[in-house]
Amino acid sequence: MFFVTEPNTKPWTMQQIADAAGVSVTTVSHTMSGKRPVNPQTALRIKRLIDEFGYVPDAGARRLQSGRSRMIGLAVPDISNWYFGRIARGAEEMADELDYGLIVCSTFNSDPRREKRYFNMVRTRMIDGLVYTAGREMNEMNELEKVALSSPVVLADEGINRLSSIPWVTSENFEGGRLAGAHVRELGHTKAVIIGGFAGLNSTVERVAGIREFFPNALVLNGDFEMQSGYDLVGDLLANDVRFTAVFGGNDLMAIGAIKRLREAGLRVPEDVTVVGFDDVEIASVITPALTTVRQDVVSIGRNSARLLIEGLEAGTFEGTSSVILPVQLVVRATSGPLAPDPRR
Amino acid sequence: MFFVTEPNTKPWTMQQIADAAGVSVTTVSHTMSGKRPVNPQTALRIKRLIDEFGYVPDAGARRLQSGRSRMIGLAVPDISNWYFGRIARGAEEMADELDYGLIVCSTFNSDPRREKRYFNMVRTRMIDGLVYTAGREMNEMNELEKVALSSPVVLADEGINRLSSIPWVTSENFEGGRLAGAHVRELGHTKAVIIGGFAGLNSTVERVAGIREFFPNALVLNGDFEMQSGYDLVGDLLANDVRFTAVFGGNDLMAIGAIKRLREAGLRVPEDVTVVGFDDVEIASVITPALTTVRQDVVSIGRNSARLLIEGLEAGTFEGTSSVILPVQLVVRATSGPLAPDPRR
DNA sequence: CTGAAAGCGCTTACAG
DNA sequence: CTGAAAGCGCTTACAG
Repeated sequence: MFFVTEPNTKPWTMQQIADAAGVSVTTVSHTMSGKRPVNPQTALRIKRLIDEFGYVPDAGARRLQSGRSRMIGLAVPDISNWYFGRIARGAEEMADELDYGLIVCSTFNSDPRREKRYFNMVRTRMIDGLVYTAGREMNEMNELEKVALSSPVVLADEGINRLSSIPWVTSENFEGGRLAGAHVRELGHTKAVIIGGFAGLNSTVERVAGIREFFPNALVLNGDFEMQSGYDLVGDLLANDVRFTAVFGGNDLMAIGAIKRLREAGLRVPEDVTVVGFDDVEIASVITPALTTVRQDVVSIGRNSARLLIEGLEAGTFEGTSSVILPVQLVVRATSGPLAPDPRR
Repeated sequence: MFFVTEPNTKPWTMQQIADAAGVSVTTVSHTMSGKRPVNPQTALRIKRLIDEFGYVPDAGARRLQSGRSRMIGLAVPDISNWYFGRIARGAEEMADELDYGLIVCSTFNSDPRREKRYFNMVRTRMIDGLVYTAGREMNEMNELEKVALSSPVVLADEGINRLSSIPWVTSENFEGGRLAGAHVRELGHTKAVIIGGFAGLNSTVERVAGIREFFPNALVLNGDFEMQSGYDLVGDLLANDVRFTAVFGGNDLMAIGAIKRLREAGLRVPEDVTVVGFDDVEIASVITPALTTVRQDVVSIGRNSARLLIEGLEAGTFEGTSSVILPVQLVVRATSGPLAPDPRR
């Protein structure tokens, strides 16, 4: 039987191991850490007992002494979201490689109560530092600033201008916008609309700016990165008789939602309307027609964020740590093309 | 400036608050916990200082005394996977509602080193209990059994027969298979193939058994729940001239991969081949044709797992805790239909 | 090569 | 209404 019948099994303590081995806790401690020579015979005996008992030192007590938990945190708006899942994956990989544990926490789109809880994990020294990923916007960051004063914090995905001394990791969003814009412009389009992500995010602002290098007057509507918002925003455009032959999605999901809505309106993609996404999610190459998009390496954002954080942690400072901007890549597939003649137009 | 310039800021201690307030730590402690009356004047003064200093009690020290961290863990094979992301989301919601913190950890498909790390988080009392989600199979579970002996563990998504005393939460997988099987059988199909998930998982076994109630001789191939494996397995079937008019996917992704491969072979869905998935992911209703599938409430699996765990934790035992089996639902869309006449057949 | 003891930052009987 | 002190389970100077 399991926990059912032995609910209050106390874990073994180092003292108990010491008693069983007939030595002091000092010697047990040093046997485990290897920080001081121990008689091989004694060491062997102790190790055997540790194995036999299944003894594991208490993490809290250990931390109380060393001041380090070798755990870092990752705060994301919603862990069930594909995008943040990829970031988490990358951060975990890197943390693992550097022998740190990673604790992932959802802020449920920046719910202040939740955020506070995670910030407190740093404050209470449960974790040594935090990778923070913004949800809707990066303005009301007073709490984060406070935490960053005394503890290492790295921003993943979104930089904050005001907090320029906090290292951050992001993709070349502006360049991504430019690539998409140039591509669509070359195809001969002149009337484009942008259905972007949250307006408060730097990434959104930058992507829009990049696109507008080629479509200076492009209408910008903001959604929430979900498929439904792409669908709805295109619906609004159509309902208002806005003329356009190209749509830039804030991400792939919004682009896919847009395609769905366009089709329902009897418009063909790409013959009548060109659609371009951002991210290059797995499904982008599977849908028909396959989605033209700007690929960013989201896992790498996670990896680099964790790396910067842990490096700063070990160095004791972010002095000399520089932020990371990751390259993006245009992936031309089938949702973009030159305008085809349409009898109805 | 931030962490850059003040790397070694020590956090405030309760003693410092006590000194500043001219009281003992005892009084500060009781002011915070409310476990003993404190002079209102004094209490106010202390609270002000706590606010002013931004004091937060050390989590490790606290735990050392109380024996409780009010943190639970969730071990999943891969957090970047949609499915486990949903489970994590649900578990986090519930933990939050019950005032617990949730720590999510990827085992990277049951990498023993990683698993050990997370099991140790329970052993070292960093977390009070663990929700465990299996990756490929549920057989080599010796480590998990050991942990479950002394600490509360709940299995999400997969039960283990041998470990029947560990509570688990899962969907009605057998019933889901039956629903899908009955539906396709009613459409008049007689030759079906099953491209299932990992063979070592109970969920896979049960779904297959359900389908086979209606297609007793259906061929079963096993994949890994990824789109590519659905694509590849259908490729194998076609290359071997296996005759079938219906495909059951181990999940939606495999079904979508299957559809892609069928199309490339010139087969129409559903006119030539009916395809049914499992899960009902968001994209299922967006692809063309929209996917017929069995919907399961994955977030609910996460919610219930966390609930069972925390209830057991507070009760000090799983005595009387019963496992949870969540209902599923057939969602008929456009990838399933009666066989259409085909000149080539 | 080894141990007694101080101390990390809290909580909580015990005493007043 | 309040405080001195023991103790949670470790690590690490200090002493031998």
